[in-house]
Amino acid sequence: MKVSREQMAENRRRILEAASRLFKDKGFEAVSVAEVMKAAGLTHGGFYGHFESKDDLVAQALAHALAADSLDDGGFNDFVRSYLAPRHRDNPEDGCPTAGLAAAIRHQTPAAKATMTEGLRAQIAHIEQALPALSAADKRSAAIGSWAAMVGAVILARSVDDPQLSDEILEQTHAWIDACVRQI
Amino acid sequence: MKVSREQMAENRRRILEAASRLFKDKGFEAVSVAEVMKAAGLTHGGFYGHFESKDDLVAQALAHALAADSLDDGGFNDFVRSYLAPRHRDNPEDGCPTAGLAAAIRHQTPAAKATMTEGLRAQIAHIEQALPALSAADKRSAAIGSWAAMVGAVILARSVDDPQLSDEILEQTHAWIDACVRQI
DNA sequence: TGTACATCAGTGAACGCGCGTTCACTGATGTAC
DNA sequence: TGTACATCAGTGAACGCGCGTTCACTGATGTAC
Repeated sequence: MKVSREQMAENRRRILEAASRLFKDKGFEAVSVAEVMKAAGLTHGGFYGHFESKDDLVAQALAHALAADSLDDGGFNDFVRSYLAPRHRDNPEDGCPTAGLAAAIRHQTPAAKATMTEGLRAQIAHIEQALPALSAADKRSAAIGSWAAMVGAVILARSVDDPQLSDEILEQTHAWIDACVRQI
Repeated sequence: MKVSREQMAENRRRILEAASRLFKDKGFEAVSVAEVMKAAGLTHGGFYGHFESKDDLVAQALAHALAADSLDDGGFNDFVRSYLAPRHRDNPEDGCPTAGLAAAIRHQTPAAKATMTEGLRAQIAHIEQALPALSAADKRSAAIGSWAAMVGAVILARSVDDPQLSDEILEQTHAWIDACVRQI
């Protein structure tokens, strides 16, 4: 049953959105094409009318997730606080695609790697601009260093089964970034 | 063909060693039981004489990797330098299991999560002790914050397809950690 | 504007493949005498 | 110490399953007149 052009575009958006959330939550390999299509309200057979392959979906869903990633325009301190919040750690499907998927990119196609690279470049530039006034060289270093710490902390906090240690990783990383940025 | 008890123990060690290297390089799901056994010089059928399941191998190989992870006893500065070196980034199979596998632990069994948790605790304690003299609270914060930054930086550097950006992530994170630890 | 028909997005059964796992078998080990 | 035999680590064919992917079909869309 053919659908209208608008409906088809909407279906494509729903597939990308569902894939993006599922991938962030469960990883690329643990999510099947059929699961994505079901979450988008469709059947699996129609998938190849929208995408060339699962690898193609992976690359496009990653681009979708990175583009949708808010990086909202509050100051640096608010950004760090919300990034290192338990709420973010506990909801990967709503969270940062870099924290959820960066480690898995190494095993993906060149297209996915290129998408991740551009997304990461944009994230670093965004943090540079949000940072308090520093010399250009210090700003770059602080942006990259604090971003590595934030992404690393969320990954580590999610990998641990002791809630107390997990909370501590988030809190201490937050304290450390605060201290560093204030004192440089 | 039965083998001696010593040979069987040696075979088991070889399986764990091969699994540890392959998992760090390619991820848990991309490595098959048959691939691990072949790398250990055996056939796949014998696997279940050593392990209950692939999940059991994952947990035990992770423990093996974390135990073997040197964390050698140089000072903090040498540790950061070698951790954030291109050599480490480019050879995950020889490298830190936390950088290679922490992000994938979220999708593994409770046994694997518990193993990762204890490994992470030991790593943090090791860094605390290697850090220059600071107050206890600052030491804990600096250990966790710098460890998150190191792990995050290696993960990000490995996820990027531009060698220049990848190098910059390692170098700037190194510079940032140096500046932070020196100034707190 | 209304009608006839070509198009094509979506459906669901079916495919081939690789995976984790099982099992009957083999033959070296190591113990009982 | 030497022999006979029970044990059992390792082998490789086979299993069932879920996956990515294909395809004949359906029926709503949207265009040509």
